[in-house]
Amino acid sequence: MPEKTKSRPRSGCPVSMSLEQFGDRWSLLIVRDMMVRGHRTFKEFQGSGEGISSNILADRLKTLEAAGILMTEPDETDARRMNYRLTQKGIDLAPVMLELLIWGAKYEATAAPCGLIDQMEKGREQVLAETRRRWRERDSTPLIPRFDEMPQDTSTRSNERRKK
Amino acid sequence: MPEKTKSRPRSGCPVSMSLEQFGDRWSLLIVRDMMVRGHRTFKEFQGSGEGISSNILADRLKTLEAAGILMTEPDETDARRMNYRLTQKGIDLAPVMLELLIWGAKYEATAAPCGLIDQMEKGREQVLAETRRRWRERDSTPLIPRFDEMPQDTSTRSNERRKK
DNA sequence: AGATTCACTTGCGAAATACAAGTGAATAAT
DNA sequence: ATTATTCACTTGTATTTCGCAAGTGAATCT
Repeated sequence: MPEKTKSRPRSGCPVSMSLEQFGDRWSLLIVRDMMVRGHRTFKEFQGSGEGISSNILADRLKTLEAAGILMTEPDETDARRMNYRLTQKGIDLAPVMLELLIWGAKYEATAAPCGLIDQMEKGREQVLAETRRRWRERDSTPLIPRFDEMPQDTSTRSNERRKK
Repeated sequence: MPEKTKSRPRSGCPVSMSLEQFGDRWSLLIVRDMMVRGHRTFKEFQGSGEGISSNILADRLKTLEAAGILMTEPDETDARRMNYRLTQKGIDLAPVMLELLIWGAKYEATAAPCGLIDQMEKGREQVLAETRRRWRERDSTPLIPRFDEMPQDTSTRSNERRKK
C-alpha cells in the first residue's frame, strides 16, 4: 500500500503529497474504473482486466476511503454487496486521469482508438464536464469502454493484439 | 521498481500503460525535479528533500532512461558528472505534473503558497508554455522553488481550504 | 436445504524497498 | 605530488510489500 501510518516526512511539495496518496500501480486504476467505467463493486474492480489480487484491492479501497477519495455505502437491494463511490475529492482527479490517458495514448502502444483520443485532447473541458455530470447524476454507464473488448472498426486505427 | 522485464499483461488502457511506466512513489518526483527545478545531476536529485535512497534513485534513472523519458549526457566540464535531461516524451508529462500539483495543493496540506497555485490553475496553458520554453532553451533556473525552503510571507500563506 | 455469490481474509514465498556502507574514478586542496 | 573530497553509483542486508492460492462467513439463489 502507498502508506498509512508510517509515511516518512516528505517535502511540502503538492506533487509529492499527491503521489503519497496514490503513487502506486493500482490506486488510480480503481479510480479510473469508478470514473469512466461506472464500476461500483468489489467484483467489478476484480474483473476490470488488469488482474489485481483481492487482498491488494481490499487494501487499496481501504486506503482510498481513508484518504477521502472514495466512500462506501451498502447496497439497498443486496445486503452482501458494498457500493463504492467517488467523493468530490475523488472526482477532482478527473483532470489528472485525462492527462494520464492522453500521454499514455500518445506514447505507449495501446488499444485505444486514435479518433477517440484526438477528440478528448481537443475537447478536454467537454470530457471533464461530462465526467462530472455523470458523477453528479450517478450515471454509471461507461464513458469510455474497455479497450480490450472493443469492436475494431476501420475508422479507429489501433495497435491491436487483444485476446479474450 | 515499476517493472522492467517482468511486466505482466495489462489491459490496453492508456492510463494503465502510463502507470506501468511511472506508477510508483519516485519516478514522477525525479521528472518534477528536472522539469520545474532544473535538476540535472544525481547529487541534485538526492538532495531534493524527499529522501530517496541512492540505489532506488539509480534504478529509477535507468528505468526512466530505458522508457525514453530522459536521456544522459556526460558533463563537459567535469568528467565524473553525468547530466540527465528530459526527452520530448518526458517534457510531455508536463500536463500530468501540473494537474497533480493542482490537485495536491487543493486537497493536501502543502507548503505551496495559494497565490502561486491559483495563478497556475487559471493560467494552465501559460505555465505549460513556459515549462516547454525552459526545456527547449535548456534554461535550468527553477520555475517553482522548493517549498520547504520558502520564506513564509503573510500574503501567500497556504493550508487553508480554498475553493471558489 | 444446498449451492452459489459476494466481499473480503489468511498464509506464504517472491520481489521491491529502505538504510548503511563501500567502490572507484575525477577533481580540489595542501 | 600527495592527500582529501566529490561524484555517481554498488553491494549487502533487514524490512516491507506484493502476488497468488485458498479459505471464511454472511446473504441470496435454486
